[in-house]
Amino acid sequence: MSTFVRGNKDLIRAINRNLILNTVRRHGALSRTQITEISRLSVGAVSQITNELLTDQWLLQSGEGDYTGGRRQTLLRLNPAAGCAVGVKLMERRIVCALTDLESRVLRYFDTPMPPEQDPSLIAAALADAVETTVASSGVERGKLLGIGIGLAGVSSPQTGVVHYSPFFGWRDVPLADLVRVRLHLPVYMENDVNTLTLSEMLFGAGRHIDNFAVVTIGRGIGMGLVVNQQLYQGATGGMGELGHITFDPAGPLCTCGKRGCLEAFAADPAVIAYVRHSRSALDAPRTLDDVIALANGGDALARAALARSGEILGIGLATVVNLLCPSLLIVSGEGVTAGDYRIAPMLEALRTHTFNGLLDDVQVIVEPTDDQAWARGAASIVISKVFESPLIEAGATA
Amino acid sequence: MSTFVRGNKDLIRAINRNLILNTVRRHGALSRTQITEISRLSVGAVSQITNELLTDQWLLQSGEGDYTGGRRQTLLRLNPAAGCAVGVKLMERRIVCALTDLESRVLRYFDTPMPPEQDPSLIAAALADAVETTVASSGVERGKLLGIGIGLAGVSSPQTGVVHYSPFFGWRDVPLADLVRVRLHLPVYMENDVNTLTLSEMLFGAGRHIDNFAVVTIGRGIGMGLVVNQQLYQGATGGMGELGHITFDPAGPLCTCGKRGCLEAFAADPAVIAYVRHSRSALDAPRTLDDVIALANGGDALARAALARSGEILGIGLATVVNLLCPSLLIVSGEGVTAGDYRIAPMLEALRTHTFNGLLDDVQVIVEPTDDQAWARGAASIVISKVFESPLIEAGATA
DNA sequence: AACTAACTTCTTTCACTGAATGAAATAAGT
DNA sequence: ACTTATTTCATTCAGTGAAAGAAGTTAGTT
Repeated sequence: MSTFVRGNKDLIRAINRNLILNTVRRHGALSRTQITEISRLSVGAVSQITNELLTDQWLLQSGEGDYTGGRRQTLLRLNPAAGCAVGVKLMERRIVCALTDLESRVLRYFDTPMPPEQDPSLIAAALADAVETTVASSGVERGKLLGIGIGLAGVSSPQTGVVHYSPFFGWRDVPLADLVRVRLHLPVYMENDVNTLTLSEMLFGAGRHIDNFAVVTIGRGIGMGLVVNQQLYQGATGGMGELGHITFDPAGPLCTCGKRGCLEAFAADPAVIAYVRHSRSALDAPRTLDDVIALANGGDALARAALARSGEILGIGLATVVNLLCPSLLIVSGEGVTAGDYRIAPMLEALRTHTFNGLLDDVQVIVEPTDDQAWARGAASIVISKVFESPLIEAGATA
Repeated sequence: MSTFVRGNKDLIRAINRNLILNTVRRHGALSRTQITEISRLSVGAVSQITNELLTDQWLLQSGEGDYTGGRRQTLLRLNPAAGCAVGVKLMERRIVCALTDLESRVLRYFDTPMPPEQDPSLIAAALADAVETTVASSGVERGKLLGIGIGLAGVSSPQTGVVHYSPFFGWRDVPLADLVRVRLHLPVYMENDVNTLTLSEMLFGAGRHIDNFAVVTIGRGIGMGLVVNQQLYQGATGGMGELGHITFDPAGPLCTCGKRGCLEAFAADPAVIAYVRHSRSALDAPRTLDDVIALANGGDALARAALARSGEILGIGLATVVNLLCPSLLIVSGEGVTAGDYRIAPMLEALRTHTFNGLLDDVQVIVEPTDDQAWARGAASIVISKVFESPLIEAGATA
């Protein structure tokens, strides 16, 4: 139930401050005159607000413009150091933190193991410690920290900050955001891990300035993130994007989730590895996807077939996404896309074959691998995105 | 590329006018004091704006409130006759028009056949004529007409008003909205037909006040409409919701779209009918879905099996929607849901079976049939929704 | 029964605030 | 002298909230 916004002077100011901030963020260094033209605000308003933003250190002077016949323009740009955020990727046995500035540049990266622990408050404490260590060792003022973003696998609600289900820790309805917040006294945002990556693409990656796009991750599982009207789609309760668990064949093998014939059970990395292992002696059986790729590169027909079949089925899954949602951009990412042409070429081929009637013509497809740092950076960008979010959108933080 | 909004006094006024209008629309008859409480606006602002809306005839006085110890409240309510809209469902051989008031009540319904014509400008002319006839015969002032909404099958772009592909007329990139607009001199909005129904559900049906939901229509084809954050999702180019053309079995039969194994080729009404016809003499072979249902009711095992199989596959399609998008509500509609328990029960069963891990717990499922009037009413509600839309959202009309 | 005073609540009025606006003034260069 | 960038400033107007005004009921009095 979205609440309506009430209009008053404060709102106007907030809108225009935000407008100028975003204008500068988008276009880089701009003069006040250029801001006036782009934002369509009056010169007076731009003058007053930019000077306010300069005193608040949100903007910086950055040299002068070219000579165009009169007084030179004073160029203004965003101060990336005006604030920072820590993004956390929480995994089964590791906590990965990334401290970024406003432009999402990683200033400090911190990767620490975690004891095999399941108790929510102990994990929250470990997480808060990792964040404090990251900040302390970075040299950045603690006061500049705008908030924390946490990304973790499973189903969680960003609105309430509750983890409804975590496959790693076996949690049910754990208020993780609250547990961390009371330790750090900062706004804490939480997201599905795929969504953090999606946000990162939306803000700083290929999805910049694109209204509607989808991110599909391939690895141990298959996930999906969705951007709709420049906003991250979060489903009703945060549970969404279970692309890996759509039914591919109702008569197929049992999946880890208990259902039969999930896409994941056919086409995710473990399925590919298992497929090759079955017909091999225990000695030279592949243990990781990289092993399979090595075999395929070495000419192994079975490994090539396994990768090709996985690719084809993934392509059908991607086609389902395109048919249902028709995004302008489809980003395929995750550890699994390193598998090279043996997997990716059949995937793109199947995507084309199974997409409805010319729908793909307007869809750009990008394949790119990721690493842990990208995920953590994405988690940090949740916080950054809130900072630049229009005041018209209700803030959904646990602040 | 969404443009940012600039804040000024006009915007404030527009926001608050809209806020009050929507407050009254939601809550029914309200006094100024009550509006003040709900909208959190100051008494002064409410007084001024409501009086402005009264002079503009957008609001009406509607009696007095109960005695609460002092002066009685003057109740205000929305004037449903402040404006009206015509919704058009454009079909292969018929034009169906519905003239509705602001509360989406149908004031006039007009159904007229169309010659087997394909030329865009002739069809646009016929459409404009049908609209004029509808308005003239309704007795409503022409000046009250706020706009036209057109719903038609195929792929069209609401932003530009261009029909990219129409299965009925074989069109490619026809600027239908423009063709109609120059004849009527009114804003013309266009949508996929399923989206018009979705909008109708969002504004006046089961989807009222629900942020995220999906509408799936079953009939000759299988379509889907999506509401995200209280907004209709329109994909990148308007082409979306092709649930009927996701691949169910890559080795399946050829679909009308040219692909193999589409959901539609397995589970839409024509597939059910064909399935039963094959094993019957030409004489008592069913020609419509109703024939099949009659056979099933009469005890025919084959008809029952055909319906059950169709239902099961539909259920898998619905599960795909839930797995990917996790809406709070799923509305199943269209002519095909009249098929009763032989089809619907297996469908719901399959939906449950193929949905990921408790994701369905929070999803409400509603099955309800529709008729042509509902579609046309939905098309009209596009216009109505624009009228009440927040001024913060860029209007995407061909106005 | 008629009238009045007291009281309560709803609605309007009005002085005030502050943000955008745009013209004019000022600054800063060639 | 000229051009362009930026600031200043009087003006406008929407929201704010206190106070005034309007409109009703109740209780007490005549």
